[in-house]
Amino acid sequence: MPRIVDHEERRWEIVFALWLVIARHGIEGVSLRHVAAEAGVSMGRIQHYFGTKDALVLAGCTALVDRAYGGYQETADAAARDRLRYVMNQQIPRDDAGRIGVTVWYAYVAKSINDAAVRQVLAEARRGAEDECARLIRADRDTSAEGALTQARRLLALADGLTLRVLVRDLEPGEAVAMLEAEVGRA
Amino acid sequence: MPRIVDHEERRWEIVFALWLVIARHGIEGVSLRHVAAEAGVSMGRIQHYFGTKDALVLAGCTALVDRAYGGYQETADAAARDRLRYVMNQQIPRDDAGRIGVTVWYAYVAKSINDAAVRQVLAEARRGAEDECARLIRADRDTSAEGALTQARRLLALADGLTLRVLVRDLEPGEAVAMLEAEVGRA
DNA sequence: GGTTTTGCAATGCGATCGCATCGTAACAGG
DNA sequence: CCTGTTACGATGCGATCGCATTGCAAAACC
Repeated sequence: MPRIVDHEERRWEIVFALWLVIARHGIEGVSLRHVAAEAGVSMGRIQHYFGTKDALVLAGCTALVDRAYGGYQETADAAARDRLRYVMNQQIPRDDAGRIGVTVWYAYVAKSINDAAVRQVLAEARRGAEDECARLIRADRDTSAEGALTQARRLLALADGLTLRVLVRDLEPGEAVAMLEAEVGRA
Repeated sequence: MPRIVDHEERRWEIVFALWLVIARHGIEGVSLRHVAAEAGVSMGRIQHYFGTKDALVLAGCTALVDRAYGGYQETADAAARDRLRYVMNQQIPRDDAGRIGVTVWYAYVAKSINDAAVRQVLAEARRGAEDECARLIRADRDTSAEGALTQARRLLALADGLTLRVLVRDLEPGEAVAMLEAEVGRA
């Protein structure tokens, strides 16, 4: 068998280029040619690793979710309250890298409304986040299970809304973080 | 001068068809031919009234904002607290019509990240909503000006996040409304 | 050192796109 | 009736799209 290459590395290069294209031109601006040009590879390579455009876009979505989950897992040895703060603040864009990431994330959120596959990936991630946040809340303070879940949902929904406002520069990152800190601190 | 037609009516028919296409296929699914087919008119007519595709899509955005503002104005003679509740709950999709409207709205929100013209329209609308809500809060209870604005921002951001969750069916409309009512009632 | 299998680059095709252009049917004003 | 203007339907063009196909270079295995 011939030519051993690092498949994961190749796939990652292409997915990263996909994210850049989405961040700059939105999901409507994604074409195999644009992504190939951004990654500095040929269209054929993308076809080889992902098959169709839809499969590529979906892979970009799952990669985004996986990266976020990986970042959260690195906080495993922190206190529950701090982990909760991390989840809330992590998506507020502070620098250009964070802005790119959350821009792509929002693009997928919008796509999920009309795309069943993307919707399923995001729905699973969201339910996971809600359950984990509810767990953190119960670890931090005494609450009923359903009360904690409602709290988690409220905090995450608020974080989403504030993230959007920072994204379109209607709100400063500092203000968003301050509001989230205040809400997390509340009972 | 020839053939007097109701320009506003013609434009409205086309914009409504545009909304249906956006709701069903997302903004990426919008093409002049699709919109023309949905409206039951020719492509030439759309070109005649809107010129380019970008102008059409932007007109759909301003029409959406105008419609929302018109709906709010109809509550002019209600109490401040009730008007505040209206603003918060109005966007939560309860029936199919509401779902279409908010689906289109979210599509524009996502587009605003990469489209300066759409961003400006939505930013203006959002600032107007924030100021108006802050005004309603001060009319309802005793608060400082900046405190009311922060409250308004928090409530609207939460409403956005909850709306999204209802839209992707992660949350029941009733739960979203209940959470918003609770927050509006809070100091 | 052939053989075979993998990893891709290149190319071609049919569909679809936005938009410019052209032609004309309808109708108000003279 | 005639003329001029408006409102549009029809058509065509060049660009771009996703994807299938083809061909070949590189390298593990005999």
